Amino acid sequence: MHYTRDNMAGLLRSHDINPTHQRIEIAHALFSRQEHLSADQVMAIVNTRHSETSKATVYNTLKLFLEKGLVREVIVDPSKVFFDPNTGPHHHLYEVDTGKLSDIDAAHVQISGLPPLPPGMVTEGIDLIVRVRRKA
Amino acid sequence: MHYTRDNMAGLLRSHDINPTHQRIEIAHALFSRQEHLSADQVMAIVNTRHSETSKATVYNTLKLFLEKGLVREVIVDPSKVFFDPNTGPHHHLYEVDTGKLSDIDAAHVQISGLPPLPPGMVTEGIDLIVRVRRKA
DNA sequence: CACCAATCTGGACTTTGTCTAATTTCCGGA
DNA sequence: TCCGGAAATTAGACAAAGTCCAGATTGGTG
Ligand SMILES: [Mn+2]
Ligand SMILES: [Mn+2]
Ligand SMILES: [Zn+2]
Ligand SMILES: [Zn+2]
Repeated sequence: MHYTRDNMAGLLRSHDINPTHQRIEIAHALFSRQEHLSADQVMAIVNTRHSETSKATVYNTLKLFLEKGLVREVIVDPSKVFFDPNTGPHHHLYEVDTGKLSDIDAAHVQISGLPPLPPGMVTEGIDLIVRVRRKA
Repeated sequence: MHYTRDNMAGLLRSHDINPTHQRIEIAHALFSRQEHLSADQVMAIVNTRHSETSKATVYNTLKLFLEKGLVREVIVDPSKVFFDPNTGPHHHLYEVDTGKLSDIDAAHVQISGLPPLPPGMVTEGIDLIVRVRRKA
């Protein structure tokens, strides 16, 4: 699957998001790379050629994408949030030295024996993060 | 098990940490409560009666405790790190609305089917976070 | 007491993220 | 085409978490 700028408009519309120029650029940054990006990285990518998207818009847009379920948030690094264009069920492998973050398909992973939830609560998600480090 | 200030000195020594007044207070804040505390919360607790520990010392000390394996870091909230006096194997339940964080004993939880690690890497830890929300 | 190393401190600084009031863009109706 | 208003974008001020550093304090040893 190729993610072109032209595709983006449809993708945004299908998630009930009005496709503006900035939103298309931000979606394109995420989906064409299929990588985990921080707001800062999105900002840098979108403004490489010439500055055209403000910091406020980058943050607003990423939050909008999140609310609309177009992207997912990954919290592994205490200093910044990563945004993940992959919303399918998957887990993460985090290389603590380098900060590199990669996906682990949830299909083959099984988690069992979790205690029952407190009453009146529903699971919003289960995050599994494997933290790895280069062998000493 | 009761965690008194007097106990703390021994606990610190057993982790190769020179027990100073500030370090004892900070350890006591964490261990007497057995709760997940942010740096800010530790700061507030330690300085309730009268200000006696600086922000720099709180951060330095928590980092030292972390390095020495006396506490563990829990990253669930993008805005702040929590410090966990429980270093035994366990997972976390996070109530996203309230920010309440509680432990899930790892004894009965089983995680299987994880892919092999990239060569030359070792697992530093596996964090499992169950994010829950009050039912709509 | 004098010395030295370890520790602690205030406060400046950085980074990530939020907020707001003003401007720009977009679109539908006259 | 022109107009009015809603939606979106913007610059920049602001806030909060965390880092850093140079100087002061502490506590033990000779
Ligand atoms: Mn462009
Ligand atoms: Mn005290
Ligand atoms: Zn991912
Ligand atoms: Zn815990």
